[in-house]
Amino acid sequence: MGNQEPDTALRDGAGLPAHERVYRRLRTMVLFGELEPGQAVTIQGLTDQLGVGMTPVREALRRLIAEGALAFQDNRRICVPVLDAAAVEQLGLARAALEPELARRAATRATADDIARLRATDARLDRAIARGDVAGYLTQNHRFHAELNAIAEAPILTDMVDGLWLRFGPSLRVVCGLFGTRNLPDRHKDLLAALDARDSAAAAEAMHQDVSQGMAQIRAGLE
Amino acid sequence: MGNQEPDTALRDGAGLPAHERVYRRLRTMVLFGELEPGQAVTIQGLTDQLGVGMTPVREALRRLIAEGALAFQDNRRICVPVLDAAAVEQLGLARAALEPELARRAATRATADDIARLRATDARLDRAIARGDVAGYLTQNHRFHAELNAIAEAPILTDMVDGLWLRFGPSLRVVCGLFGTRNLPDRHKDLLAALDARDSAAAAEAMHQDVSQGMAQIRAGLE
DNA sequence: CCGGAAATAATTTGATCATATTCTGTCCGC
DNA sequence: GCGGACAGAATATGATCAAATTATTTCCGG
Repeated sequence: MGNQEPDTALRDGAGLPAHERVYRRLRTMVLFGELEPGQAVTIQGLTDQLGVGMTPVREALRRLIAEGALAFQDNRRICVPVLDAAAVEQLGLARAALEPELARRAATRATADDIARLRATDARLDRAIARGDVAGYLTQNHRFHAELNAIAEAPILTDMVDGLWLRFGPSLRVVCGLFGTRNLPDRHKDLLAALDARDSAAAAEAMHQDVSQGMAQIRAGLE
Repeated sequence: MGNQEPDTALRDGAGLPAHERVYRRLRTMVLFGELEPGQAVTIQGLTDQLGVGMTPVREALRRLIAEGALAFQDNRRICVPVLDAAAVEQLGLARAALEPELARRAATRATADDIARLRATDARLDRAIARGDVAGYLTQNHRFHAELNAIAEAPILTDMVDGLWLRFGPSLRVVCGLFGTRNLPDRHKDLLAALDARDSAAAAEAMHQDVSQGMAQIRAGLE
């Protein structure tokens, strides 16, 4: 994550294969809800829009489908999945099972610099909420959790959690679009305090609360 | 799962897209350790071996890479991942977090027919162990867990667990190849008893034990 | 004259694209 | 309302280009 490549290389992915660029682009769009649930995604549309051939597009789509970020329609059309209550429940269970473990590990490994970085991200998050900036909230909230997970040094668990975030990203955006940034409680302050104290149990508990509240918000927003 | 298609359609996948057939074929090979950890997988080798073009092969590989069944080498080569101790630990944590929940759900939903089917699979599993049949052990053990997960009716959790099995499949095969089918304890009898009694807590506990023992076996086998 | 390291040539493999084929869903005519 | 033609979209192939690994050759030092 925190490597020294210039921003340009991170932003446009120069030098990376086309299928990787397409994948990252689409992944970001799904993660931050730039595609809404149920929206159709066509291969030819993407080839025209992104100016690449269909092979890289097909590969990126297969990858996103495998991660649950996109879904096959009954026919072979591809669309952004629409979550039902059962799906949200399972995503919440999985998050509640995995993310506290990552927080627990992060608490034993976090350096002072790590915690300072998290606190800075959390401050940006609070500002976005105060500003009513939905896109900023989604970005900074994700960044906070991603930075925390990176500290835990558990790449397999982190990948699994990333996949979960990808699944509820579009729905989270819809809910935030409905209700704005009001009523978006989080347990980041408890979590940061637990990291300061190197208290693994408290960190796990704070994360469990954060996940439960977040998923309850989504479930409530979908009626 | 238990649909009425003829066996031929299930076996050779007639009528399915080529990329789907390639995917299923490779997935089965990884799951049951027919490819060993570290083994290289080349696109052109598969096109020749399977008699299909490179586009379907590429898509199947992307999908398997996204699921963690295969991995990118530092260069753009593709190979079966080699697990280290940290990876096995994370896989064990994830399994211990998710599979007991599936067992819990299965206990509340299993019909008498479901339990009878599981018991039949477990009997085949025991016979394979007694016979020293490694391939049969791997097949029936996976079938037992897959049937149980299907009963739980939680497709998202089941998909996540399937991905985990895919990751340790090759290593499990290596361990079984070293030690044969001796010392392969499982908690399936406890689990079946819990299902008979509709005891969710006992089912979850039995599954937790089963997972812990299985992953300990793998970790021990990898020295 | 022999052995080994560096450089280069050849082969293998991956990435991309343009094109052809197949399938699905729709729309028009009967 | 039904059936066939049409349009759009996904699937699949082979050709082409680029990158990397391997094999070979060459050159220098001993």
